[in-house]
Amino acid sequence: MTSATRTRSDVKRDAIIQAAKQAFQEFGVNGTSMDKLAELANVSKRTVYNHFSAKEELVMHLIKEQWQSALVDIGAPYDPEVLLADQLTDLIMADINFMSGDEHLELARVAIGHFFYESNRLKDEVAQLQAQEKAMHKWLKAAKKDNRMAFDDIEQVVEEMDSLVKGQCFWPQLFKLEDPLTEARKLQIAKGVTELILCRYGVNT
Amino acid sequence: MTSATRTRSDVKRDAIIQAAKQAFQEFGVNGTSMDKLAELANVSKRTVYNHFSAKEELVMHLIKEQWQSALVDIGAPYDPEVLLADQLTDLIMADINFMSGDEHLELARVAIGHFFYESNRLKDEVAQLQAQEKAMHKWLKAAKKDNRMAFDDIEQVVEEMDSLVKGQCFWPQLFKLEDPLTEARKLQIAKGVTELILCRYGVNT
DNA sequence: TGAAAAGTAAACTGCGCAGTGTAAAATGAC
DNA sequence: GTCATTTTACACTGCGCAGTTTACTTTTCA
Repeated sequence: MTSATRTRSDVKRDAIIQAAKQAFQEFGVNGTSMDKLAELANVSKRTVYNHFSAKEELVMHLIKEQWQSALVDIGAPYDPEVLLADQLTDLIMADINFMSGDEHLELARVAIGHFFYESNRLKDEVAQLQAQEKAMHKWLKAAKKDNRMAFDDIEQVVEEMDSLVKGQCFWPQLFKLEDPLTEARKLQIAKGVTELILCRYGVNT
Repeated sequence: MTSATRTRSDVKRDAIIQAAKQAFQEFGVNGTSMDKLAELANVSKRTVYNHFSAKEELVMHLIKEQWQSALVDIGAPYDPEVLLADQLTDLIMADINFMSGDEHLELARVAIGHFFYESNRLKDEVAQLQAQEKAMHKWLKAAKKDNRMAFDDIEQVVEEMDSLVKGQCFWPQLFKLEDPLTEARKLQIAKGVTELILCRYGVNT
């Protein structure tokens, strides 16, 4: 029974949050009036304001809250015993799954849409979304130390991989320019990126 | 004297367009009221409406007009006599200069910001901005025919290059997350992409 | 069961903004 | 100089929306 939100207050609150998540990412914050939102949540407008004193507070709550659920532990650490290509493909797959996951896309849609013309605030939000790169960093360093990869500038390598993944899995999805990625397509992209990166920075054994 | 816009009407019209370009890309379409716009253009609001019957018409005019000036002829065709890497770097440099050019960035900022939550209309706009890929296509085909490159899926190669360039030169600029690119930085990126791509798809001579 | 807490409907305030109407003034062509 | 075109200032309409108020109902829980 832990999952049952007990009080009526909590039920209403969740309904508001759910409706806001859905509406903000579909119509944008500006495109969603508080009246419309209340109706979508099957809740009176006053109740919305009882839970969130202003629209902006609701927006910020959504963004902050979603980070908690969006952040995922990414892939295993470097393992000298396993084929380099397989490890890297796994890491990239984890990255792709995170980037193109519904949670992450919806959050990104709300945050980017809301802060589009406020680059300072956007910068902060984006910084958090890039926390995932840390895992890649660590793995690359370990692989280099193990003499299985060679590169001068680790930042460049990370940025190249990130560009490849985002360009094929994130931006087109963010703007709904392409259909959602199938698992097969994700794997295909992950393998493509792996080959590109290892071909350039991998050390022949 | 061909450059002098003669009639007063034309002068005013240009002032409106200039102000709109500037304001829309900085504050967004929604963030720019017609009163504010008129003031920025040093023109009465009524004059704005004499030239453009509605705000949306002004927006669309801006977007359409800017395409004319934004579209650039890209790089030279494939030349079997010239070092492959140099040719490719030149092509990519042209792409980078286009992508990160002020004209293109400002247009993209207006269009993407305006159509953020209307994926269908956004799709049309983006399609036009990708016309530049054609040159790359042609060049790759020619290089393959000349047996200096080898790949199965040309679309994949184009997409990978496009992702690499956009990820480092377009998206960070669009959102003003990074300082404008210096010429040296552009060249560095172009060389990085060239090496990555030729390492993977280039044929050893 | 009864009082406190939370929710509801609906009308209301105040503001910003898109777009209009109008009468007077500036401009330019002849 | 005169007449047509364009610009200007400014008041005004109408709408949508954020946020509030009020009078009333439902739920919770002690």
